[in-house]
Amino acid sequence: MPNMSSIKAEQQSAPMGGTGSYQLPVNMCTSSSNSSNSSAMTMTTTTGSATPSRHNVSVTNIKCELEELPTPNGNLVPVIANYNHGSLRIPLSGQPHTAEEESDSEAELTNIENLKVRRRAADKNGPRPMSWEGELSEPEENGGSCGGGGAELMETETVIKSEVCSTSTPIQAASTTCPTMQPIKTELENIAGELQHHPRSNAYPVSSCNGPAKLKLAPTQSDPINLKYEPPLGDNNSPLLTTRNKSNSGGHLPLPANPSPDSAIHSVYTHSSPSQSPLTSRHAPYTPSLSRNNSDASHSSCYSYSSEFSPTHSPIQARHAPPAGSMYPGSGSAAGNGGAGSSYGNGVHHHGMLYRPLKAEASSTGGSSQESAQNLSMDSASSAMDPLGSGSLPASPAGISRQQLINSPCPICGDKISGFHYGIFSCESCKGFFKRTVQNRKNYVCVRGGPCQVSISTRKKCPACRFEKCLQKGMKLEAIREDRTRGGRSTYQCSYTLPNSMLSPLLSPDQAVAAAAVASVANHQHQHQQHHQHQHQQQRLQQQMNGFSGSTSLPASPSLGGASIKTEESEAKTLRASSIPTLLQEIMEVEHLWQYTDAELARINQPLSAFASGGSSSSSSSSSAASTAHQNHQQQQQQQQPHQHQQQQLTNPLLASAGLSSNGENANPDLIAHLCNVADHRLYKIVKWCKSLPLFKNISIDDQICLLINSWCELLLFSCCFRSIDTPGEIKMSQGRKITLSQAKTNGLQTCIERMLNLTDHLRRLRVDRYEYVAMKVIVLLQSDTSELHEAVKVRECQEKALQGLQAYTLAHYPDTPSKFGELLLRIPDLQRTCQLGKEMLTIKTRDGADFNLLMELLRGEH
DNA sequence: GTAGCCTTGATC
DNA sequence: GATCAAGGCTAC
Repeated sequence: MPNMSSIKAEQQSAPMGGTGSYQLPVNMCTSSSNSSNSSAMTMTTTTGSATPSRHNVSVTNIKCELEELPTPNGNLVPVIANYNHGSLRIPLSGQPHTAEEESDSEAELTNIENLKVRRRAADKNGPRPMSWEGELSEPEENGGSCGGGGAELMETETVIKSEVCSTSTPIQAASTTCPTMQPIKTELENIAGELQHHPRSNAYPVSSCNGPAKLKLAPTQSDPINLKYEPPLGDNNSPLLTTRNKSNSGGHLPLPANPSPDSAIHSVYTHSSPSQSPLTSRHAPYTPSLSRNNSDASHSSCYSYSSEFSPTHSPIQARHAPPAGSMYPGSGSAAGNGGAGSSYGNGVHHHGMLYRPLKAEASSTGGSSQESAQNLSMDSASSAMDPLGSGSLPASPAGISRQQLINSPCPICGDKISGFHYGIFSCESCKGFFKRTVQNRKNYVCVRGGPCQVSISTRKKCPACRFEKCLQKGMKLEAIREDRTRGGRSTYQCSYTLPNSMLSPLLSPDQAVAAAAVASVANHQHQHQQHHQHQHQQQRLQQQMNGFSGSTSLPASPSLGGASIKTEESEAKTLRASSIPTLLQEIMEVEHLWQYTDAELARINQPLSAFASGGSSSSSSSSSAASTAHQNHQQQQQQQQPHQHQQQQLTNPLLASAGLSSNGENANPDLIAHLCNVADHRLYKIVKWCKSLPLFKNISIDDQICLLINSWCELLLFSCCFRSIDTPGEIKMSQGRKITLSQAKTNGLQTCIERMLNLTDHLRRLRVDRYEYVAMKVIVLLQSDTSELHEAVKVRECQEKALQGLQAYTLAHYPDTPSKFGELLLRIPDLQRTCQLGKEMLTIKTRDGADFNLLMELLRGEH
């Protein structure tokens, strides 16, 4: 590694954390020298708890000055009057940062780098929609034509790291100069790139073969994702598996088609396929490499600049994606999410449902008022091409002809519509504006800080608000072509919303109102139907994979199913008009991204079923030799591993908190790796969730990374605790599995489970509802030691908004418990302490078999 | 930077 | 060949 020495030197000279500050790079450096070096890991873990001063974790960046304000019912309510200039810091158990630990960092880095390189080399033919560096275009991956290959990958990584280090701010430098920080840093840059909805995966033109040059043009923070990559079909294409197989098991985990572990983002988009989330699927059922930024909102509120840290986060469309169905046989139906999500490639549903003319809808519903459908989905390539026009699409929504639509004003500026551009009918100028903004990575900021009027006469005045409106009205970032290919029909999966501003002039007020309702009902029904279809498909698939029938049906998890997601979405919309702060509504609307859909659960848990059912049933859908070898390896390892160790792993609260766990009796050691992988997926889900958060999107990429690293565990555990509110004395995992305190005692997890139960008790006592829950998650996410942040003020402001939103909500909805807001905040320190325990436990328990994945990196980074 | 017009090319 | 939604060009 050419830059290793310099990195090391920088690391040694970098600030080392200071007191009481969670210093990411330092933490990373404290990790053990080698993933297989259990003693080192133990040491760091043990020492970690020895000196609490080291790991003071910022509970909140804000200073909460309480004042009393009158509530509507006359009560005086303590409220946070001032969030600024203070930091409530709760000392947590931490560990010292010793020189000995640092001495191992280079070795660990080398190990990690080797792992990464091996993984990439192994993944050359695997799915890499997004790489760690995210810079590799398809030609680069192909290697042959562009002279790529492992060496180039390594070189690429080096270049990127070099840039990262050289461009870091002092604070950032601390995080980038630590060698062991690099992998996670790089990954998280990708994550953050995802978070930023970066519009481009490659420096364009991607079709060229100037790999290295392009890589240099596209730093890690800008182009983390390779959108053009289209993974091969059907194979076990998980680089992680590849790595694990090589380094650990020597066989294949019976995981489903798996995302690249060196691509958190990929995981997000495969296991959390857009098709499986209402909002995302709104745009794309599943189009590999296209739908990264489908739910993006603008970062246009950022300062205006042409940035590699694109605010637009255009997924710059990679064209000609293969049918999703071929990728994930079961993913296409996307149970009940967003309508457009399913069946891409299998034609299960189409316009007839989501895109039907309102007259048809009316006839089906029998209500004349229900003659419109606001949400128009185009979920096939052809349909995306032909909105409202002749051909495959329905003639029109609500019986509105294409000509009518074109004659209506542009929903963005009111100018004359020239056609269907980037997902909506818009004028030529807005089309061009959107294209320029995305392609040129403009990052506009509204000087007024608010939504400016966008009209023909004013549209030039505030590009930030204009762009925001473009997105708001439904323009799709993914419609911007990554490779700038001209001509042809677009293949991005477009499901767009016909704005009210367009519907209204064309429909009577009643119709316009009914349109939304009908669309909602139609979507709901449709998604419900899809949900069942998908469940059936998944069940069948799982039976096939497991080689037996029965008892493989998916868990009826109301909190995880697609139908419930839709319900949640509808619920959020219904409540929008109520007193729920807008911010909370927006947060709630992306909450579904946090949750697993049935499809995701089926994919992720399928290996669990396989594990639990023993080697004979652990084969994947294919009866390949690899699977057989893997089974043998499983059985072999089963005999080698202590049962107790397995049990402890299986019930690890951190894994449990990921909402995914297993307490199967026949688990084998590979299950641990699988669970870690599963936890990875959960982390990827968090990334997906984060990126759609209204507040988080406006934070710089480095700060996003920092915040994520700082809060991932808290988010997981908090989610788990909230999930367990209705089961006193038990911590609820996925699929209805639970851990009681007594069970935890047998596993040595008593302390952590006890704390979780305690926290859950508080949540129950406080009757924390879902809005409070999601708000608290955001608050937890947005808290970090200010010294780590580049734009601490901005982060603090974002947190303030979340706090204010939560406060306003609790005041409005629970006026009789005015202290609720404060009490909710007081749970955060508990949460953080619990997390510290969970991390330590997981680190200890996985040190022997710890494989290289995001979870392990995160853990290493903190221990 | 904007926006109108042109070219391109996949799809029907 | 028609359509049309992409990107490109260029005058402003």
